[in-house]
Amino acid sequence: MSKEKQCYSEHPTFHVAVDSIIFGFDQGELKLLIHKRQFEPAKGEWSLFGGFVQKGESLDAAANRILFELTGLEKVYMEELQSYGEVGRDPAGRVISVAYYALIPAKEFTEATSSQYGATWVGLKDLPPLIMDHNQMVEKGLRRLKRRAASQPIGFELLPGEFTMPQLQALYEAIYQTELDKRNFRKKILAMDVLIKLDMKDKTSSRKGAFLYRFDQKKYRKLVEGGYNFTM
Amino acid sequence: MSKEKQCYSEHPTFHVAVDSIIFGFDQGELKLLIHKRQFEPAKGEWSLFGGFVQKGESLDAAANRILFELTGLEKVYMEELQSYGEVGRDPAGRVISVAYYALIPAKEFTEATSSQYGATWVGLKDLPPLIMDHNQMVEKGLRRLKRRAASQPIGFELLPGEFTMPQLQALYEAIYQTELDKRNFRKKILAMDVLIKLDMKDKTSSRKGAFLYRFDQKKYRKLVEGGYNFTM
DNA sequence: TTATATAAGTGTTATACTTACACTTAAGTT
DNA sequence: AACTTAAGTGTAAGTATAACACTTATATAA
Repeated sequence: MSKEKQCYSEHPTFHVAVDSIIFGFDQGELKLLIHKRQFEPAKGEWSLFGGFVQKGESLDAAANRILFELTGLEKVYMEELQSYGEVGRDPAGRVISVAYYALIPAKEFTEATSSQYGATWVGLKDLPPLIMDHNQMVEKGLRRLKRRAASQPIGFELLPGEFTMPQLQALYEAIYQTELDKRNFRKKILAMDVLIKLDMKDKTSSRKGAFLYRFDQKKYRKLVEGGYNFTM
Repeated sequence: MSKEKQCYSEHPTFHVAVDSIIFGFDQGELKLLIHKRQFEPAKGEWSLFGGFVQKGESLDAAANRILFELTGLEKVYMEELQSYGEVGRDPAGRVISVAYYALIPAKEFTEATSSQYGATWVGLKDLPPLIMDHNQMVEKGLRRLKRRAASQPIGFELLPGEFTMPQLQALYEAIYQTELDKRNFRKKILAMDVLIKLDMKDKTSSRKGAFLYRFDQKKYRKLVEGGYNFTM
């Protein structure tokens, strides 16, 4: 670090934090994972999962570490969303925060683990006021999710490995906040040719049962790379 | 700042910089504004325009200030692109950099001012190696530009206030790196209903001259807000 | 003044995609 | 055996996209 001093020491330094907007999908609803803040200021208020970047740790690494520490979740789909650098955004001092957004199948984070970690899934409609600019971050994350869903079959990240057509459709309906025609939906999804139909049925939501699908990792990857548009 | 100390002082702090990817469009080519770095390390090597965030200055403010100081440009279309936080990205010390991307009509930054500020426009094809991860940033900026151009009529930011159809088409061809059919292009652009046709011609590039257009700010804004898709 | 060269400007048709729409099927429950 | 519930299926009309070639205006050169 001696070089650093030599070259840049006349410039100020800042606390840098990461905050994660964690989306999940369960019971036909798009949800957000939040918790009650565990340190001052604003201890006990609703907050995204966040923490400070440490020495020798990249931003991505910090985001992953913090997610793991606070929720036990690993290998989650995560990407940077945007930085928040307004001077007065944290009343307790100057903190520059890098927001990440993450998608997980809600079932991976059950009631049990939730209570252990003091975290809760909240429906996006019932979102309470969050600390500082966190509501703003969620808005931005949601916009990104919508856009991503339109340009990649990203919704898959939010579902368990096996899912039914009605579930997938409900997910897209939750993301776009609109109703879709099931015939057209199936047609379009199947035309993408990234689904593998299994010969098992999920009977939890109907007597008839709905066929389960898995999705074809290879074809999915090709599709995404080849640039691709999925408007509903 | 006493509160800051009280609450967060156990956490490390970092130098935070901003770097701007400045796109311009001139002579039918998409260009990038770069300069030779004016401080150590890597002084004299090609670099994006960047600098350190100061105390009491937001990230956006820093990006604008630095752009102004280094180029004299103000009121430029600018938005955050992404943060770069790898530990070893700057050989001289830990610096977290927030990349911005900016669009300006290349003519606003003439040869004269260029030399004054030691800046040059470089065609994207002829981009030299830039310091650190700056080439990576440019790649990312270019991808964003392409995406933006598809979801907003963003190209206008890169043209002077008045422009011809052939110019506009050349811009889109440069962004997408493809050729477009001029009849279909006109049809689509005009169907957007955001252009005002002037009864003046630009004769710099043909004997016949091409009609100039301006674009209708109000209608443009509505279009963008209403969510919108412009694939070519 | 007439011919020539150059880029600007203009419409139509075929095809692909998108949207709208209603009945049948499977299987558990009464 | 009849009933209930959600899953599953196809077609036709409308809209958007893509392909394609000739005419027009005007400066310059003969």
